[in-house]
Parts: sequence; structure tokens; C-alpha cells
Amino acid sequence: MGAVTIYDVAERAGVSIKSVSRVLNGEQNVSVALRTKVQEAVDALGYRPSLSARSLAGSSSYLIAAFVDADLTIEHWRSGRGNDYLSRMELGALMEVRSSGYHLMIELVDPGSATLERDMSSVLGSLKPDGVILTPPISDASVVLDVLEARGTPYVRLGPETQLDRGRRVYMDERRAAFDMTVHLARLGHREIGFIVGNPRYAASRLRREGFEAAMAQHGLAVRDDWVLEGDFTFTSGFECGARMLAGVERPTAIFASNDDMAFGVLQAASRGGLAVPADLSLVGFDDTPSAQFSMPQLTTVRQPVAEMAETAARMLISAAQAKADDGLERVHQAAYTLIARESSAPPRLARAARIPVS
Amino acid sequence: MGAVTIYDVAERAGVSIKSVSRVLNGEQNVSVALRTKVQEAVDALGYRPSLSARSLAGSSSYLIAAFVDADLTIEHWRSGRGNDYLSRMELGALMEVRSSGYHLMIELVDPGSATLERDMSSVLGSLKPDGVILTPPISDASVVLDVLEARGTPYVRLGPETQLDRGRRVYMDERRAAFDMTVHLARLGHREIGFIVGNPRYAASRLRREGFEAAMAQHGLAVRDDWVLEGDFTFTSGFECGARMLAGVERPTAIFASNDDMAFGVLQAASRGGLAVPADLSLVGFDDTPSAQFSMPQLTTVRQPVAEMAETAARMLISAAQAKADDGLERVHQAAYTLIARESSAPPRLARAARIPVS
DNA sequence: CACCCTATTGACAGCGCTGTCATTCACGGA
DNA sequence: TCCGTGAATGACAGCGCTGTCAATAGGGTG
Repeated sequence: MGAVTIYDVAERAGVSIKSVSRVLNGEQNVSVALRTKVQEAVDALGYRPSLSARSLAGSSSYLIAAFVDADLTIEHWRSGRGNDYLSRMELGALMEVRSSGYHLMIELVDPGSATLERDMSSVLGSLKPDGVILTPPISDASVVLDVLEARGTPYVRLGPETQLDRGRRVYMDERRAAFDMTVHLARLGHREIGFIVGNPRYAASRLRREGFEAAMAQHGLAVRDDWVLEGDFTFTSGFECGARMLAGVERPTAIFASNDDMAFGVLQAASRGGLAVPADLSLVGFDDTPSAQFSMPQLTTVRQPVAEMAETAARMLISAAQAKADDGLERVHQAAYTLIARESSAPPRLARAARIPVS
Repeated sequence: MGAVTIYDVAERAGVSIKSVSRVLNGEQNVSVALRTKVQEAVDALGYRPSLSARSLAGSSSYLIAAFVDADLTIEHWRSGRGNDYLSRMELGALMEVRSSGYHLMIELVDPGSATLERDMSSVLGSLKPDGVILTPPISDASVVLDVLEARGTPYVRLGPETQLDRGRRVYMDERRAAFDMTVHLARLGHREIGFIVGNPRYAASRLRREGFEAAMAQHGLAVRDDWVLEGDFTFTSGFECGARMLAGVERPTAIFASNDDMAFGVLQAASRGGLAVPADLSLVGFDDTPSAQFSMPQLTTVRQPVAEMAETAARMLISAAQAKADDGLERVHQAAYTLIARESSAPPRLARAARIPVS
């Protein structure tokens, strides 16, 4: 009943199990005749090697694990909301992994756990993954890197900020993307630009802010303290920051939120305050969440190619697992972002008067 | 170096490996003294049994697989968009699986493949999962059910429509939810209600439509053919259907889209046509995607507890795997939906004249 | 022709567990 | 006293592969 083993294949092909194994693993020094015989038997029987037997006997497990922050996941789980980043990451990893005959396993990691080191060892010990993908903010958990290195398990960090010399990484130039976005606003004619910072737990928050500030400086624009507010990447925090920033007599003509969710919060706040976007206020975000295309107005934002990045990460790990020598392999990959200008950003109204809401 | 095996534990505890195994698996007839000794050694060494060895030697693999439609996934992957349903499903499954020491593996299945049967056998053969969660539209792929049954692998179908007697299932009463939503509109005073059907590939599309029609009938409202349009669950299709439905001289005072994405499409179309929601048009969706809270107006919709459903599914599978006898286990579970009334639905304007856009 | 090499194939041990069967021991009844 | 019984533990054989090492067969060389 589907329980086809290597013995069945060997018997049918009239060869030893080792030869079957050789063909399956594409080893050298296998005659064409053998290869064909085995291949035929494999096809006829619909044989697929058992993952567990392979990983138990050999040095590779054909498994790639993705480590995801447990807190973040629990938070999403509680709120009943999906995680777009995670989902896109997975899609990418899945596509790559699948085409190479590997499997993907998602593991939750709690970087705050007192027993983190032990937890990690346990997971790695019981799974023996050939490679691990670290997603933010795990990418920067140095204990995790330590354990991984101690075990010699190859890993790729997605969007890490610290200790950039450790391990492999795939990242996007967040700083420059934020810079570009700010320039986009400046070019439209905005001089009074507000900024909403993201969750300090994520490295990206700092980078985006830096990019913003650098661009402002370069264009000779003042960064006003009361127009740089701290959010935490949630809609609610965006709403609050937006409301606060727009409440004053003086208010920015454009707001750059560190992510789309917060931008939607600002949009809501603006609309409550009777301000039209982009007529009265230009608004831009970051991430290109699905909603960015559905919102009214559609949101100008930066698209991060998360799926592609995960694909690259998976590919790096798989080639690392397959290569005998560890050199000559790509260790760092920078992914290209895209600034997507949609409806929510436009030139500011020229007359100051015009900025007073009609109500 | 983390490579702790059962032998190490046995040695440290001064017992046989079999005893360690017994304690680990909570078998009967184990003295308290033994249990404590072993437990101590396990803790001290930070031991975790190897997944592959366990699954190779024993009858269970501690693995739950989720089968996901490959086409759908590829589509999402291409568009660079995450999959909210999938993400929520995973979160739920992950939480449950994790608390029981199981692992979750996502596998893509192409139900249209000519070699589907073989593919399935291969995957099941190489993974040997203790249970499988089927997501729509795989839940209704009878070949998949066949193979699963032939191998005796327990499975849970999420939201299946056909062959309801097969396997276990966790579902939501889509029909009744759509019924309730329609009643919600009728109670607000709407008599001219349009409907946008979902992708025919999904069973839910039919059920939602039936619920709509039943409610209309019960309230003595006419279902107009030109106000029931066929979409495919995408924003674009919603936009098109919406535009078409709102273009005529006569147009509905409310539109019920079979999912949120299409509702957003309608919203866009309405807004292009100068219609305000909900003043000129009430609009409701289905799914409660994240955007539903961020949109303006916020969307009235039905929340499907996907994460909970997946949790339940995982729990069913795990208890099935652990139970010796297969009886007395829950095989069918109905999840509760929630109708979330937000800003996008309101009473229709009374005067017909008022429905002409001000432009 | 003896001899060394390389290409090809097979035999076999073992990876770290679980399942099966055997062993031991204490206890109770005939 | 002897035997049956059940509880507690251990010995050992695999699960289905891969890694290692041995064996065999050509092929070229001096």
C-alpha cells in the first residue's frame, strides 16, 4: 500500500540497494545502463525515499527550517489576523524548496526565553535541518546565531541589522528605500514632512528613520521633533500618531509612515479630521501590503520582495548543503525594492489657506 | 554538541534505552522512581528525541501535514501577495501542533495533476504524517481523500462541501452566514440588493449564494438576474462587477460581495462613479480580511475563525493519532462565525431621487 | 604477461529510535 | 510449597536509508 522501499526498487531493477541510492542521489561513477534501469523501476513503482530514513542514515535531512518569532506569531494568532510578511516569506521558500525536493518546516522561537539556548539545541537536534532561515527579529538574536554556528548548521538571516559579518544574509536597503521615498515627497514639492517611526524592536524601524532624516537633510528640510512620532507598526498607533500630528494649527503637508498599516491609521485620522488625501495631505507607507492597492486613495509605498528574498535564502541554503566545499558560495544578497507611486501622494496645495479643511 | 541520544540519557540515568523510551512516551507500567531518574537525566542533558529516528522506527512521525492548493499558491507567489487564509490557518495549526510536540509541514498539492495519485502516495510515503489537514479547495478533491483513506492516514477537511460523510471535517455554516448577512441588509431596509458570486472553484461560492437567495426569498425580495454577477474572488472582478451593476439607470441600494476583496473592488467602482458608501450604497463583504478594518468606510463583513478551525483540525488529528481505538473521537466540528457590522452598511436613502449621484 | 589504476558495483554496518518478546520479581491462592 | 499472574525492566531486532570499504572488471603500461 504505497510502502515502496528501496529494496523493492532494487529488486525490480535487479541491482543492489546501494546502486539505487547512488542513482537517486546523482552520485558519480554510475553507468548509463544502471541509471536507466533504476530510473525505470523508480518510475514504475512510484518510489520516493523516506525522509526519515534518509535523514537518520545520512548527513542531510532535506529539511529547511524557518525560525519565526513566537511572540509575534502569538500576537497575530490572538488577533485572528494573518501575517503578510510571514505568508510571503513562506510562499517564496516553499517554491524554492519544493523544486529541489526539500521540505520546509516552520518553527516558532521565543528569543526572550530563559532556556533559549537549550530550546534551540533541542529543535536542531530533533529536526537536523540542512539549513535555517531566520526571519526578523530572530535574524538579530545572537544566541540563536551562536547555537547555529556551534552545530555547524548553515543559516540565512533575512534583513538583519547587527553583526553583519555573521552567517549569510539576504536583505533590502531599507535605509535607501526610505531615503528614496522621502525624496519622492520632496520632489513633489513637500517641505513639511512628518514621519512615524516603527516598532523599535525591529531593526528596520531605525533604518527607515535614518533614511528619512538623511533625505530631509540633503534637501535642506527641517525635521521637526513634534512631527516625528513613535508608533509600533500597528494601525492603531498610526491613527494616534496621525491624529496628534494633524491636530495642531501647523501640520505637515505630507506624512511618511514606516509601514502601510500605520499609514492606514493616519488615513483614517486624516479623514476624521476632514482632510482629503492627497489633496490636503500626502501620505506614504512602506511594505506594499495587499490593502495598499485596495485603499482609497491607493497608497504610495515601497514594495519589499519578501517572497524573492526567501527564495534566495532557501537557494543559498540548499546549495550550501549540497556543496562539498563551503567556498565560492554567495553569502550576501541585496534584494531590489520598488517605490510604487500610487494615488496617495501628490504635490501639496500651494496656498496655505487651502490647507484649512472645508469641513 | 547537542548530539544527545537516547543512549546518553540511559547511561546517565543508569537504565536501559527502552526505559527511557517508555518514560518519554508516557507508557504504562513505569515506576515512579524510574520516571524521575529518567526525567532528571533528560532535563540535565537537554535531550530531545530525533524526529527521524522516531518516525523510522515507530508508527508515528509526530508530523502533521497541511495540503495546500498549488495553483493558488503559485498565483499568490507570482503576484507577490500573501495569503491571508493560509496564514491564519497556519498560525492556528502551528499553535496547536506545537503544544503537543508535533511539527507542521506545508505541502503543495496540484489537484489537476495527471499524476495526482502517485504524487500523493509519494508525499505520504516519504513524510508519513500522522495526520493531514486539507484546505479548500483540496478539501473536496476526492482522489486525495481516496489515497489518504487507502493509506489509513487520518485527515481533516477544512470547509468541504461534497461527500460530507467522508473523513473528519471542520467547517463554518457559510450558507447561514450569507443568509444572516442578507437579513442584515434587509433589516436595514434594503429591498434592492445585488450579489457578487465568488470563484466557482470554491464550494463556499455556491453556499454563500444560496444563503443570499434563501434570505431574499424569505423576505419576499426579488433576486434580479442582472444584479447577481459572477466574480472570482479578486479585487479586479469585484471592480468590474460593481461597475457594471452600478452603471445602469436602476441600481441596487446594497451590494453583497462574496468576499472582502471583491467588496473593495465594488467600493472602488462606486467611488469612481461618484457614489458614497454607505450613503448612496451599502456594501458588505465576507472574510474579514485585515483591510476590512483599514478601509474607509470600514467594511461590514463576516469573520471566519480560520485559525481556530485549524487548531481544532490539528487537535482532532493529534488525538486520533494518540488514541488506540478510533471511536468516540470528534469527527465533525462546526465553527461559529461572526457578523461584524461596520460602517459600510446603513439604511438606504428613502427618496429615490437622492440616489442620483451629485457628481 | 604481470601489474597498477580507475571505473563500477555490491556487502554490510549502523543512524536513533520503537515494538516485541524475554526476564525478573513480588504476591496471592491452591 | 508450588505455580500462576501481573508489574516492571531489559535485550534485541529491525525501520529504510547512506557511508565505508571491499570486490570485480576493464584498460593501459613496461
